[in-house]
Amino acid sequence: MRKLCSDKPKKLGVAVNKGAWSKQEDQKLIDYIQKHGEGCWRSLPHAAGLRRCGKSCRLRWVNYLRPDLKRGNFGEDEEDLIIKLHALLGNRWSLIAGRLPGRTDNEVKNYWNTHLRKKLVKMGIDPNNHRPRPVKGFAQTSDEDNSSVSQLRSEQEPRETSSTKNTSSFVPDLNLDLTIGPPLMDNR
DNA sequence: AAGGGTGCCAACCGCACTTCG
DNA sequence: ACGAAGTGCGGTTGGCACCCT
Repeated sequence: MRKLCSDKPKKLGVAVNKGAWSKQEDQKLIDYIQKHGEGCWRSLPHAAGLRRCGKSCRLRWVNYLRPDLKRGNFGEDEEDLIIKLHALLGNRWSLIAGRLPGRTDNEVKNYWNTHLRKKLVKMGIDPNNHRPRPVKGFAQTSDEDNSSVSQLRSEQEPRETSSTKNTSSFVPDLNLDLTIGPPLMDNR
């Protein structure tokens, strides 16, 4: 298996910070990327003088520091779009986020898990397959559906395009043109 | 006022995919 | 063609803030 981010310290003899980022760390990262652009994440921390692994830097930049991020509450139109996209794409958060300018996959994922999922449940819709829930409990819910979906997915080639076709097969009547084109540009 | 419960979100982990030598 | 290294993605977790009793 691949070396994990957290394995680095032993190898390099340098302690790697974990957990919340400090303002100084943020600033270092911003400064570095503004000067050199997003490049090799692996070497970035060392070059930028950060005691973080590249992965952590990338995540911090993509999810929090990027200047084009919107942040703040999701609008109703965004909620709608997320729900529709999720019905079509499943948990392809990066694809969904690609359709929402200024939003990140992590943000969309969190918002889905904390707000939209519950919202759908309240409306009597199964958030996993976007079908009306059976009145009597959860007879056929997430597990079965998810497994079939992941099975379908695993049969597809690249992640990006995969579930696009398959999950859409059981999406009800969504009046939305979602031809998958190139992402909105910025994207990572 | 304090303690427990719950929700939210940033960050981490590990797998899958891609690229490169 | 193959293996190692780098990157991206989705799932999960940790910890803080807020609410309720």
